[in-house]
Amino acid sequence: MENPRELFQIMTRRFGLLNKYCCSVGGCDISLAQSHLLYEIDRRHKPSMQEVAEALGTEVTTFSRQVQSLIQMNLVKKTPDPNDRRVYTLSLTAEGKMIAGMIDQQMNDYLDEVFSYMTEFEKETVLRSVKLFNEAMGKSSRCSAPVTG
Amino acid sequence: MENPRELFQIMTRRFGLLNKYCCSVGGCDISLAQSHLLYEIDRRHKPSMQEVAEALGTEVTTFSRQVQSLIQMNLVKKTPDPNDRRVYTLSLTAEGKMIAGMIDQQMNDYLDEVFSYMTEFEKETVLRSVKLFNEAMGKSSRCSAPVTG
DNA sequence: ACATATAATTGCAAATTGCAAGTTATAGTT
DNA sequence: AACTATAACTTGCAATTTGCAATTATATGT
Repeated sequence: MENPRELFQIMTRRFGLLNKYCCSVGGCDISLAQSHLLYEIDRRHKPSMQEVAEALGTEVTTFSRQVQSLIQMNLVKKTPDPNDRRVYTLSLTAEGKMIAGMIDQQMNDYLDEVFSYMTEFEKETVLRSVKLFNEAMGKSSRCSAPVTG
Repeated sequence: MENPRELFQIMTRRFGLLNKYCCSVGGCDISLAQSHLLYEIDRRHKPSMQEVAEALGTEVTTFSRQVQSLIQMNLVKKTPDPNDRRVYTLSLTAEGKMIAGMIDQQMNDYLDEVFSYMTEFEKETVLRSVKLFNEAMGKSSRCSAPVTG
């Protein structure tokens, strides 16, 4: 377990499984992809379709259909952009916000439990580390997909 | 960006995109799922199908077919377990090992680049943090899928 | 006005998945 | 030894998801 990639790979997978698990929370059952979609729309301000698709690393064409199904489920709203009518901006409905909030809550509850196995100092160190790492990734040239954060 | 989940979510997504990107490395083109499969078989000792499927959070039935295609590509080998003939143990072929190795190399190269934006001390802190976090996740009851590490 | 570029959608074929049922092998019971 | 239950893995089939090429509608530049 000296290999840096190994460390991140394991963490990432576990976290991914948790995300999957949190999809069936509070009576609602959505797919992992849908959960990511809700998350990403939630944290941006009226993003365009392309913006979100790119952030998620999804083909726009696939994304378009994913959005359609979330609209049908009444979790997402699509509004034509008055400045450029080719563009649609996305936002969550009240119900969508609720679901996204519940998932977020559940995830943080889980993280809290994980942190309970550490000292407060360790927890702070871990959080600062992740933040630092995210910033460094942002500076790197290789990772083309623009994940703002 | 105070939200712990947010920090991990962003990191995880970026890392996931990188993984995806590293699939088309060295002339070989495999899917993300296949890459995960190679990775997981590589780091275990002659695992059974179930063991790997479970670690990856994939249905065995889906997994079975994924393995089949990797066998066809001559990257994976499936051997009947002499002790229990219901079981098949998985391993990588020479070619599979090579591909897995190249992906791993590429990932670590990328991580090196990311770490180049930090001091040596910060890098060590980050790596220790991830390790610590993985251990804590391992202790936690909630994450049912057994990702050994 | 015209050509070009951009944001999003659609059609269609191919790949991926999930469930139920099937196969083969082990384990436990009488 | 015959009988039942369970476990590991596979297969059939229907449904969902995807990727590519083509299409629509709007915007921009000359």
